Amino acid sequence: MPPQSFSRLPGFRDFVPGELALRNHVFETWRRVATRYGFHEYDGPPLEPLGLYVEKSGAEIVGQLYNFDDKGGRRVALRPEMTPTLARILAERSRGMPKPIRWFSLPQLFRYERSQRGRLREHFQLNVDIVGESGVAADAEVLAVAVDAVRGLGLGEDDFVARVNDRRLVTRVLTAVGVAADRHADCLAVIDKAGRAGPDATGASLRALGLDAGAGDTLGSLIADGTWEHMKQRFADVPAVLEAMRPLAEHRAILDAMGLGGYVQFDFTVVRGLAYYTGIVFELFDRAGELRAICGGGRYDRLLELVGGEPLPAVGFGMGDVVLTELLRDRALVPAEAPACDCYIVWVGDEERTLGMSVGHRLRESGCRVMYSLRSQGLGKQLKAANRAGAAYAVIIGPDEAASASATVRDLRTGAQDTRSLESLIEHGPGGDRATSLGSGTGPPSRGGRAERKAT
RNA sequence: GUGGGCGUAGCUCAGUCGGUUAGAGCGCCGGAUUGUGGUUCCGGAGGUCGCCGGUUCGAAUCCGGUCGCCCACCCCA
Repeated sequence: MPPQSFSRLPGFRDFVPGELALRNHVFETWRRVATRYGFHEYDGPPLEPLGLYVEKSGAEIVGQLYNFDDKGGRRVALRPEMTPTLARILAERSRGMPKPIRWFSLPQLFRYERSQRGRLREHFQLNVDIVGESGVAADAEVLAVAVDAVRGLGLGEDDFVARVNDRRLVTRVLTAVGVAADRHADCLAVIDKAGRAGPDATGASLRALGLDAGAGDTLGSLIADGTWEHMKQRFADVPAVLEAMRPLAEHRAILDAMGLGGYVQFDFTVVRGLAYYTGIVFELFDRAGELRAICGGGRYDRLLELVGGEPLPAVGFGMGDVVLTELLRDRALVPAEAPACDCYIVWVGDEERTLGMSVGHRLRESGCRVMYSLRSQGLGKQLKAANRAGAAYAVIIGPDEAASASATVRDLRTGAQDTRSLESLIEHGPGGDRATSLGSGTGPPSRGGRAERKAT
């Protein structure tokens, strides 16, 4: 039998060091931002009882579940989203917790769907939720985290926007234009896909729902021009609608005060697909409109109760790594890979090898990242390897140095070199200041920092 | 799940009215260079042309199937 070859499962990713570095960069930014807002990180199992999703999530999610029966006959599924896990955890333990609960997580999620750009069968998400606070300040706070999580990666107002709406407002508008309550869900679906379907198809869909011409025209014009001002004018004499606009006005005022108003835009067509949202909803998109949603979220005040917990209002979002990473690549915001080595030990002949490894190890014990050649090589080869490893210094040990318990330290950037005692080298580090091993490259990424990676 | 496009070296791709040893650039390895790197020059390795089958004297090239990737629908991170 010839050896069998195994390829990666479709929709799954390998993270070789360069790609893992980018993933870690995103994760670190997410954690830094969420922590800055006072959120605590949690996690749960990647495998959950199938019922947790079947009962609560819609048929959409259930059709995409990775599920199977385990050896104990339990029906289980890989988690397709984090919110049910959060709800399950809190249903059990929220009663004793001070409210509001501010939690975030970076779960890997799984959905069996056909993969395409921005959509895989596995992805990581930043999930941020505030549970136990119904005020609109919590909605604004959560959206601010989402915006800052993206801003922290170097993207700005020109790159992305949060489109915001309120489920309650849409309901009031539908009622105001005369749509029967039992038609609301269908209407939401039409509004949701209006941007993709275009005005003609949308008009046809609305007529197919049996809306009269007046209602259809009003909705059509709101979809075509769903600005805040337009809404105010159109419903100036409908108190029910004006009242329903108040939470969003306050929401916007808070974000303006935070200096994030430029990232927020009212959009009547953002209603979001699934059922559990009850109030303000939002999605983050790239401004160019080339990619799928970066992030989606909103208020879900009923969910915890539905899962058997105490009735607690909640608001949160999920932000996926796949689309966001594509956007970073497009905008050249992927930071150059940091070198893994501070100091490369070079020995002239095999006789100096044990001394070199001894010095190298003592430098490592003081925190310096040290590499050296694992086989016999000429000096030129070793320096070449040092250069490629990104080392700032080469420590050269030959017969002369060995005889005098010293080493030649070469600054690989400037080419300057001097000879000093091994004792001094180990005590002060190759840079002479003991600082070479710490604090390198933690600044924010700069544009154009990607392609130049192989400047060597 | 439905429809369309595309699969040639590690990467980006060229090569098809069917023709004998399948190419380039980059990357990788080695040498020039046995006490001094980045440049340059020279050399080398690496391919069952996604896979299976069919047509043919002959298939990377044509046909069928299959798998994978991409795009659209659907929906969403």
